[in-house]
Amino acid sequence: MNSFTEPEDGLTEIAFFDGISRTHLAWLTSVSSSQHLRRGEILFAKGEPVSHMYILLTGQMKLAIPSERTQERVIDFLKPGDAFGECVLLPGHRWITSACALTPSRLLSLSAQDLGEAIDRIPGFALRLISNTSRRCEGLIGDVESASFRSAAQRVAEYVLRQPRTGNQARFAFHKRAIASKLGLQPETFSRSLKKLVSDGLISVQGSRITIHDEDALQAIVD
Amino acid sequence: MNSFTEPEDGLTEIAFFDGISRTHLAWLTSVSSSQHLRRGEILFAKGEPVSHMYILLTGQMKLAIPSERTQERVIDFLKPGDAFGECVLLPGHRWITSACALTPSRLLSLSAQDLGEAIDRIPGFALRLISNTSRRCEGLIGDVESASFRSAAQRVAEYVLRQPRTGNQARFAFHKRAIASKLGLQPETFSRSLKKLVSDGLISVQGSRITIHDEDALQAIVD
DNA sequence: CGCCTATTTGAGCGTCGTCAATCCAGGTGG
DNA sequence: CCACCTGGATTGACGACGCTCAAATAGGCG
Repeated sequence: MNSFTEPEDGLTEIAFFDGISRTHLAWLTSVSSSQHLRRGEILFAKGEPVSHMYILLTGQMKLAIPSERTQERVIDFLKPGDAFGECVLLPGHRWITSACALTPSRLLSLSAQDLGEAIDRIPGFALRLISNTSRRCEGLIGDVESASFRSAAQRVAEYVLRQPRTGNQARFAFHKRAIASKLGLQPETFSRSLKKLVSDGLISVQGSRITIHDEDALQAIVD
Repeated sequence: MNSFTEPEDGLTEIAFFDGISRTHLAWLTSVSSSQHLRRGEILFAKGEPVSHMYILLTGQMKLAIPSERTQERVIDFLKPGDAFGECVLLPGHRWITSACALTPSRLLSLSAQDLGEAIDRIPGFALRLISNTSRRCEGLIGDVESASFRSAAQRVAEYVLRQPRTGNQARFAFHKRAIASKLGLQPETFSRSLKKLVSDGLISVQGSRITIHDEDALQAIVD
């Protein structure tokens, strides 16, 4: 189900493929397949066997650990260029997270065998993949660090500071419930922490819009 | 400072190098360097520039995030065959953890350039490295999952169950303080949780020795 | 415009962290 | 080989931060 109209369709704009020749991209799209997900659609669920790895081309997704008893725990938000599922290399492995599209998404999927070939044939592919996975690892370590050393309000302040800004305006790109989960907080705690930052005059919030009034004080809170 | 007496000295016993030809191992040892660490010695500290990646050959090490205010947070214990520091590939990167030898240790170090060459020349090297990093990622996700969903006693029970056993005997391979930190607990909380498992008759503990009396009940506690 | 879900707000509680003192073990030296 | 000694482990008391449950409000999508 290779649905690309042109072999390297769209791939050149993705950071992950930057610097890889059109020839190699053409080969890659010829062996891999592309899939579309609707908003809310599940790509895989925790516990299922891992058959492919994926590279997100367009859209937003989340990796999360579901729970019957309580809220799911969001592990990461994915953006175009993010690769995930390298664990396809570990034989007989099963997913330890679920993956779900937050917006309509398009992604490229590679079987373990295709992945092996890609690593052999495409110069720089292995390097990019290792860099990608290394970065995810460091992100997780950062999450563990925050969870270990910072209070709820500190984590929220940290998150706000990390958001892309235009002037002193930023926004929450995801539901607050999901952001709270990523920060290891309950929605109520997230809401109250945000409120504290507002009442201290550091930011103001209207829906998903944030105005940052005192970046230095916000930074000072974090550490 | 290449201190190997034979080119591939000792490497063949390490899982990471299993299946890699002696020729390639010889090449690897010719470009890489080997270092020894004494017990307690620091390999690198958080914040320092990353110049090499490492593969632990013998000994035990820990990766941890230090903190002035409170106890350090142990991120992972390392055993022979574990590779770490792939982030050497990310330009201008600095360590986000510290690395410290828990026992006398020997390790192999590779510069970013050597790493790139190793990936190009040695079939399977990239695959092993990706697998290694992927596994570390999954371990971190497991830690986040435990921290999110399980109580202190559940985390301790889970840890006990994971330890290698001979009969119904297991042991703590590290200081309880360090294990507590890995589980995201204070030493006091770890001690009290352990005590609860003992007083419930599931295990008994003498120093670092554990006797498991009821594995099923222990497993039932975890989830 | 109306329903359905997300978010906010409130009240109360429990788990775990903090501080401090005591206990114990393992390593060291006499 | 034994006693000392130092750092790790345990125990106790207490408090706070964040979670849970419940209800009200706001917001977004059809």
